[in-house]
Amino acid sequence: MQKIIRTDNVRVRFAPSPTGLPHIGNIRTALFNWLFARHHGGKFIVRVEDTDQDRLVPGATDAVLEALDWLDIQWDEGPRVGGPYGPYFQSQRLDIYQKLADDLLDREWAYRCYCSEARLKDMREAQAREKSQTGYDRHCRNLSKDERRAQEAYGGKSVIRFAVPLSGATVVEDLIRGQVVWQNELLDDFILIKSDGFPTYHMAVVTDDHLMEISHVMRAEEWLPSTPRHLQLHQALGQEPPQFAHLPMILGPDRSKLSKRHGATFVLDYRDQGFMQEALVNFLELVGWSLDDHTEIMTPSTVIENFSLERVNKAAAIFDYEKLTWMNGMYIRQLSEEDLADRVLPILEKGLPSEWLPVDRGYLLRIVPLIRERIKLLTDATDMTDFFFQTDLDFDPKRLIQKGMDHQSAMSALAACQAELTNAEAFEHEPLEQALRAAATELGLTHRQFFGTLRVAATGKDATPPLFETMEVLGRDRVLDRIRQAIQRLGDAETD
RNA sequence: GGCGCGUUCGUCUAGAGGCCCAGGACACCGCCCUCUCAAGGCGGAGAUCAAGGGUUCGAAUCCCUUACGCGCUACCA
Repeated sequence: MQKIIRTDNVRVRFAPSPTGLPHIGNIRTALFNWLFARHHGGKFIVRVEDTDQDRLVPGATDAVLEALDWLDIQWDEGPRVGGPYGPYFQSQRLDIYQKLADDLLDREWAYRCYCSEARLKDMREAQAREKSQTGYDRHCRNLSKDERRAQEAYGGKSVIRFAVPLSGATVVEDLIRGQVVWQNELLDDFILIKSDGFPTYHMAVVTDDHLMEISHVMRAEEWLPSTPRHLQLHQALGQEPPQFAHLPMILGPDRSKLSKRHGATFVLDYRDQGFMQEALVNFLELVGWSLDDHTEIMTPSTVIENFSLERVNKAAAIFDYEKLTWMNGMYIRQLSEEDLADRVLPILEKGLPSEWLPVDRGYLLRIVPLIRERIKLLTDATDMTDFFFQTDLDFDPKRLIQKGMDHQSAMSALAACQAELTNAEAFEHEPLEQALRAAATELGLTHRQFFGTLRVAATGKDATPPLFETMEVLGRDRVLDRIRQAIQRLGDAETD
């Protein structure tokens, strides 16, 4: 029987743990939760799961929020914005977990465990050696009253473990995967409260999902195996569990879980690399979900309107950097000149040598249409436009001599250009092109050769935006100056 | 080892019994356009739908088995 998806009072959450920088997988999970909330007119909540004091990374929470900000994924409750279900940092809710755990202790749904780490380690090694079932052996679950008293009197460290039912089965109706069943005898007595007084993920997540009235838990598939624990805990606490949906994982090119070792995995790195926020979001929406059989470029509102868990895939997906790059190019081409200029300006200011700065926005505005369909990453703009800002070109004069030409013909070509450009009435690309085409024919050079020489002289490069538009933007003085210098250098090269 | 999930072109995917000897996109190749580089247009190659058994008049779609991949198996999340 297919479970009906709740659509009223939708409250979903993104629950990052600040133990590292936010990566692609985390953010895709956040995105899907956000889309689901927006589609159903519900709330999207951010809750920081900072229960692991040893692995806390300073600044990680800020990085997560910054990534969400960058991608324009707004949260309705959580850090910075607050909300009626706070606090939204689990480290500030310790008393809540402790109280619930004590309650479980009283009702014998939980027990104190005094096992040392050494004992647990030995136990695990023995289990591995004997290839028997892994998991806690319930040593402390079976302690007598006296033994327990003795342990308490001794005053050593202890943890609180959940007493999992020894028989029966736990069933989840996953909204994406369907029914999944686990035999309870295979679950072990997991820890609720660690010896430092902090809850484990399981304790905290179950408590807060209930207290914050989370309606759907949407998380990566790696959490599926811990779902029966959560269901059991909800039941022990007398709570109605939320609905679950386990999202397919995002894998690296080697098909293993995406991680640092796959290189660019941190979301903010993509911003630095020149990806547009809109493109990354669009791309991520398409890993694990599709609108139909052909639509790929979609506005956020289109996706929100059409998002549904029924169209979420079950199979894990490999992160395709090439396709993301293509999509980024598509987005760049859709940008207005103003918008592109605004996005490229800070990149140039950062990437160009300081002596060529500052970049004049008006000048940039004239350059931008020439590069718009030639860059895939915003950062490509630096290499593509540097000659517009460069004060002195630097190139091997031999490159002025195009294929099939010799020193003399290159010299004549440059002289002809010099004459034409000096005499041109309007320094605009159309008349320039006409005049120069004629000049090429007169010299008996192909356009490829003639314009090739001029291109190197005017830009120092072999591949540039269209030559005539480029020269128009550079302006007569600068182009003539560069040609003069090219002639000079070509002459010097001969005498060498 | 145990448990769980998954399996359609290299990659992202469409497909919910006949519309599919499988459609779209990225990447790749060719042609066109062309002053270079792109963009764009057109075309091509690329999947015996993991394999094998069923069910059915008919299966990528339903069932079973196997294989492979991945995840979990911490006082990490």
